[in-house]
Amino acid sequence: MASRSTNARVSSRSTIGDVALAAGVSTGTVSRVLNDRAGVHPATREMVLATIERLGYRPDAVARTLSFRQPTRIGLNVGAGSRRLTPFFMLFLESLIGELSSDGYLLEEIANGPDGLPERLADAFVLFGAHDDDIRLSYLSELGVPFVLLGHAEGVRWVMPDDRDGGHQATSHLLRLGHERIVHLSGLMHNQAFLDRHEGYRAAMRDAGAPLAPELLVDGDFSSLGAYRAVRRALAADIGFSAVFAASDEMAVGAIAALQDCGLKVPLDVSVVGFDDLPEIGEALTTVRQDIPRLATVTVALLKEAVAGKQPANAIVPVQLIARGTTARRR
Amino acid sequence: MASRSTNARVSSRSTIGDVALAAGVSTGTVSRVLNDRAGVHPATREMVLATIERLGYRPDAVARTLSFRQPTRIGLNVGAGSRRLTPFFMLFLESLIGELSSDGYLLEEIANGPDGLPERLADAFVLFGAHDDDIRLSYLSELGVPFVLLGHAEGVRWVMPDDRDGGHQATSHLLRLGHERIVHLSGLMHNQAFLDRHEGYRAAMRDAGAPLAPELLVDGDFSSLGAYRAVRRALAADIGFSAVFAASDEMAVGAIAALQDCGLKVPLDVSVVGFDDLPEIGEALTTVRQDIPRLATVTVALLKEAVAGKQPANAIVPVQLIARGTTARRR
DNA sequence: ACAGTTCTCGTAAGCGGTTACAGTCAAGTC
DNA sequence: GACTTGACTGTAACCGCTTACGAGAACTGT
Repeated sequence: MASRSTNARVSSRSTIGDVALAAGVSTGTVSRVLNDRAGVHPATREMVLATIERLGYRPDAVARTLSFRQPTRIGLNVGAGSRRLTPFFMLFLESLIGELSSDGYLLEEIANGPDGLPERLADAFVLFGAHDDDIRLSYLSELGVPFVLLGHAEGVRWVMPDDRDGGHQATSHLLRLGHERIVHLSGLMHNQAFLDRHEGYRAAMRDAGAPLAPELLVDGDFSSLGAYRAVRRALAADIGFSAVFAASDEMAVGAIAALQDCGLKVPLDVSVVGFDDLPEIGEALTTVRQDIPRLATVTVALLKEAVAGKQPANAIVPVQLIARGTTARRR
Repeated sequence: MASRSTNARVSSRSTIGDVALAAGVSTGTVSRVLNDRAGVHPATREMVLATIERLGYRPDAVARTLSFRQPTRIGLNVGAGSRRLTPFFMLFLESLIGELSSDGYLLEEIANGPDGLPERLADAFVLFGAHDDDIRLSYLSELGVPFVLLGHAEGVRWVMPDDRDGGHQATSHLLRLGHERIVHLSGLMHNQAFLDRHEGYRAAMRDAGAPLAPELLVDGDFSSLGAYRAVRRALAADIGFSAVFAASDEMAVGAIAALQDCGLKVPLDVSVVGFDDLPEIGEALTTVRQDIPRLATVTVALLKEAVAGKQPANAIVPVQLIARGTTARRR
């Protein structure tokens, strides 16, 4: 039936007018209950809600956006080099979209122009993968376009997970289990988040009087393959370690594979902890969980402040170690 | 200056009215030149265009969308399991966004509900990662919501790259170079694209009378790490091969690393060809290039047809082997 | 010079919402 | 009982843009 209807009467959704008509009230009233505005009789509100439910009405985000006087089109702009962060990034994006659209905001993806700047302007921006002297930061500031940075930079609004504390928690956990020679698996240190995780590791090691030997700092190239090769190399070089703190879940996966391929049992022989708590990694990995929904919520909150013209403020979202099956007391 | 202006006069872009005023014409006329409608004097058109340029005016996509009678909000819905495709996926997305927004369409990302169905409806959909009996397909068909599938399924509108031919091209290239025992590195065969690439490999091998030995089919788990381990295992098992056709660039990277770690030179000892031609992989890999911009263009074209209620049509976008530095004549 | 065409362009009514404003009506006050 | 008051709700303008409609200007041919 539906498949042969070629004359496009596609998705003619009901409008606010239909609801008003069906409920016997005005569009203004419907709009008021939709937006939880005061000044609607409880009984009327109830009735309108029932009608909305009955008609399966969903407000049109586009029309709503146009009506709102506040700027509500927020642009999403991803830095050039940050495609490596994708698993985490995609998850964050999902949360962000949910958060924004339930507030009537519209998220538009805005690509980078050839000059590194966003190629189109929105009313506000969420920026990813920016470093301190990123042109985008100064550009948007000049223009007075409000934005929030996922990450960290001077003098702008930013939100970031507590990477340093995460590194500290992960390392402390291993230390508490009796490990002393703990490998830190990371990548080239261009990324602030990974620098912070590293810093947390150092602090925890220092506090516990554990060795901060340079051979324990292993370059895993941010990838599972890089981590795998690095760990095998470390094993071959016999640097001696009983635990690994990988700065990402992917690297943890590589590390575990390498250990197993070399005949070592995880966590019997070597403990491994990751970072991010990506759902697709599997349920067994001890890791540091990022509170992605919270990250999104906070981002949106700061965004609203930015749009409202409030003073810049920042937020650090806590992370939490989840102890699972890849860590054990040192034998 | 800009940073202290707390009273939000942010991004008060000029409107069509401003342009009309400045140009001394009506908004209707401005709109007409904007949309290349007939019936405006060449001189006037010129003048309006100049004014637009001078004012830096950009039409508001939201307002435009609202005005258009045609449904133009297209939803983007990603299947549950397809996060593994991300590098390719992200690139495609970029092209798609460009293509759509230059046409005044609005792309909104729509997450999967808990039941696997899109949790919100748009006027039309682009679907990813669907298999033949995907609920989303029947669901949207029932509702009469037009959609285009990136991939392949019966009785719906779809567009896909010519994976089979790509597999054939890659394998033929290696065969022409004198290779006979060619490993095919892929993943578990749940994904149609990878099945097709495999099929192309088989066909080319068969046509050339080359051996289709089962040990040449190696499971690389779709990942660089998986490929690395698989190739090392194959090497250790001494199955004998002089070339590898990896069904993705990432697996090719893993394969190359494994070969090098085992003391083999690429392409001197073993040739490797990948698939996708991802820009971040590096410039040296012989690979099968996906024409991503074209894929996006075609997707949008089919989408328009779908919205217009035309009969379902499909498209297969050609791929092309790019011979670079990782393949050489067999010694 | 004049009626009939053809161009060009301004006017105004939407698109689907929001909201300032004003109006209605029952309850409260004295 | 007349007057306030305050809670509800309807009306209409507006967000920025498109487009059907109609009016005037410019051409055409005779």
